[in-house]
Amino acid sequence: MQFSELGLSDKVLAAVEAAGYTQPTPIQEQAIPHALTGRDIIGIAQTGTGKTAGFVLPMMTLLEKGRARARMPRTLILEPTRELAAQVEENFNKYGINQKLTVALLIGGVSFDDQDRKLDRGVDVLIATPGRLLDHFERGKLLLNGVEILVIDEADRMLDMGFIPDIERICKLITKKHQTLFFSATMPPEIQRITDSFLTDPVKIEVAKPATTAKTVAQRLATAGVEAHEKRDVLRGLIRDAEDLKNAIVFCNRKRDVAIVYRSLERHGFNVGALHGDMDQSARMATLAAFRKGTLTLLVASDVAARGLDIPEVSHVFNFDVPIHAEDYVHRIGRTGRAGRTGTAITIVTPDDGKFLGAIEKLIGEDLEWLGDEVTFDPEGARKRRARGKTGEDRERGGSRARGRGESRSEPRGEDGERRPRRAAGERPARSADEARAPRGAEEARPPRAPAEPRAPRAAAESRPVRAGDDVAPIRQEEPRAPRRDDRRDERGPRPERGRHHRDHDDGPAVVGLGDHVPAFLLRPVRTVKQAS
DNA sequence: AAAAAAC
Repeated sequence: MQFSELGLSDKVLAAVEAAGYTQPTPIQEQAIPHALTGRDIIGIAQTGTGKTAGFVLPMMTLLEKGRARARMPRTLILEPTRELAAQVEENFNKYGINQKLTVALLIGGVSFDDQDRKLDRGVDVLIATPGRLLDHFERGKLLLNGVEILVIDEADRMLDMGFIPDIERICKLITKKHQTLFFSATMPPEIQRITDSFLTDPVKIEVAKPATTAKTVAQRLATAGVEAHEKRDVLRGLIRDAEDLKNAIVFCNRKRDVAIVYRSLERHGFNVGALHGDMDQSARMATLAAFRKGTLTLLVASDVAARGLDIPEVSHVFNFDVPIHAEDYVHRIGRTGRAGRTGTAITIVTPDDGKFLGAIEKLIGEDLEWLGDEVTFDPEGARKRRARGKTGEDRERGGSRARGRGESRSEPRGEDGERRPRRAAGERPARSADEARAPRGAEEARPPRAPAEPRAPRAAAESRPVRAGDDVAPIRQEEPRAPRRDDRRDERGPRPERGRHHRDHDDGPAVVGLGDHVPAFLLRPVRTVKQAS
């Protein structure tokens, strides 16, 4: 089967050819003809199956007829994360070279102005994360009743992230008869319910998982002690010893550990960036762009980067932590070994991780091979450490506080700093002592940093100064902000329907009586009888 | 044992 047989327009076909593709993937082959006839589609497909082009290409063909009106987007694509939304936008740029479609990206963490301006001019394609989309809607900047095609991508992930009420609300806002293209890797009952109520006579398309990871990714386990510094030590060894390391993603379970591991690698002279959801959006984008481009060799990331991100040619994945949910393991190692290339995934395992490793091996249906000695699992010790609520990192920090500077004292100039490690792929020569002492002008010019995690202030917020030739924004946490009502959402259960009666935005006359000061007790969540008992 | 997403 060739792309030319699917019914795409000449302009779209030319762009596909220019991008170097001739053969559609199975999901593209099945979805595109149905999408072009205007039918609703349920696509059951993982990322990495070519799903994005499966909806982007027919949408572009269909959009050739007609024109966008101000504030009334013609199509809407919903994505669970900002990075995925940006990635879809790139697809429209790549395949839209022969068209003049207007595309707008509505995601959080960036200014409203540009987004507002684009909406006012009229957009053919709106790509959004649910929160920012609804925000624009509530501010009256956006009308959804002109939407001709709605795409809901990664629906099961949206479910995991608690977006389903938002999705339902958005679906209800689109009053005009429209086509819906719905994608999900799995179909749990909650997702089935959505498709039952919002799709009309859908075609169901299911494609096999992309080639089993075992075929293209060599998976190994490495032993480490429970203490965080031991794990960092093992990680450095793995990176140095890695064969053919072009670039690598290092996954951590927690954002604070992303920051800590990033700093540790940075101090040891590696060319490294970090990515997690508490970083400001420009840093997230710049880091990802640099990693894609190859300017950054190592990327330390939370699971924000585990699913869906298309970064070709990642040669290695290191799991600094064993993922708590076995499916996340599959997503993480799926970042390497893509497009028929080979990859290596190495997971650092401590005596505490027996349960989680067992779940992973059960899920993938094989026992993973150890590099060197197997770890001796210690379920009892793991239970105790958990009960005490202390991780290795906490204890280490408690002890090092006397030294004043956390890990900075022990790591680069400790015993292992004396024997300068040989350089490996992804490693830069360490800065000279003079450089290290040099005044950090660029850093001082930055606004004060606010750590997201109060117990790890240095590790979360610090970064190296920006140097000439850098095109990576420094890692910086978002500015502190006053607590919002929605921050307590999890304690209260589902958030209330956002309607005109909620004064989320100051768009009416000010309330007279309380003045500016709202007493703290009014902001506390309402305690119901059930919660109190 | 987590992460993600709106000012």
